[in-house]
Amino acid sequence: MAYWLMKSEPDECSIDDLARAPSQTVPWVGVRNYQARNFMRDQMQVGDGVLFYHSSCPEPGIAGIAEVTSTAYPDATQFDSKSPYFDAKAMREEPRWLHVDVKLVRKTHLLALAQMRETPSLATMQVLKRGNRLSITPVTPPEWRAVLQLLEKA
DNA sequence: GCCAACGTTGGC
DNA sequence: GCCAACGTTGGC
Repeated sequence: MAYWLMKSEPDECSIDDLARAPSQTVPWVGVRNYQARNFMRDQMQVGDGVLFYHSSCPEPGIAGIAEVTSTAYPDATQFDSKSPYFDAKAMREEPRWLHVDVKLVRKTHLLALAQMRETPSLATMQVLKRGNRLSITPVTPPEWRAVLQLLEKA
């Protein structure tokens, strides 16, 4: 069982959008970065824990807990010329982009990025590293426990 | 809107 | 295979 932090822009899909989705599950489409794709393809397992993070918004931070509910499968948006995620170079016989499904476990209060930065037990988190732009990053068990503890506290 | 950081592209 | 140019991310 592994843990991940996954960024989503609330304008695209917020924690509330996830809560309203059928089965409170969304296909995590649109990842167009090889490192992030490889995490989904090579490492993610059903049942893995997910910190659902709001990015590119007024209040960035962790907005809820989710879980992985599928292994990786081809991202249909890469073949859809009308989609913003369309990739002209993607081949049907050999899909370039994959994704997993993610299901809400529970919405939490927002653990703000600013607060995360002030918390020593979270200092090792990749998402806090300078210059980090990866939309999916691994979370260690101690980091996961520290985040859950913070979420319970407030 | 700015800009630092970093990934990708493409010429050579 | 190098590396400059360019595009994107994402916090501020």
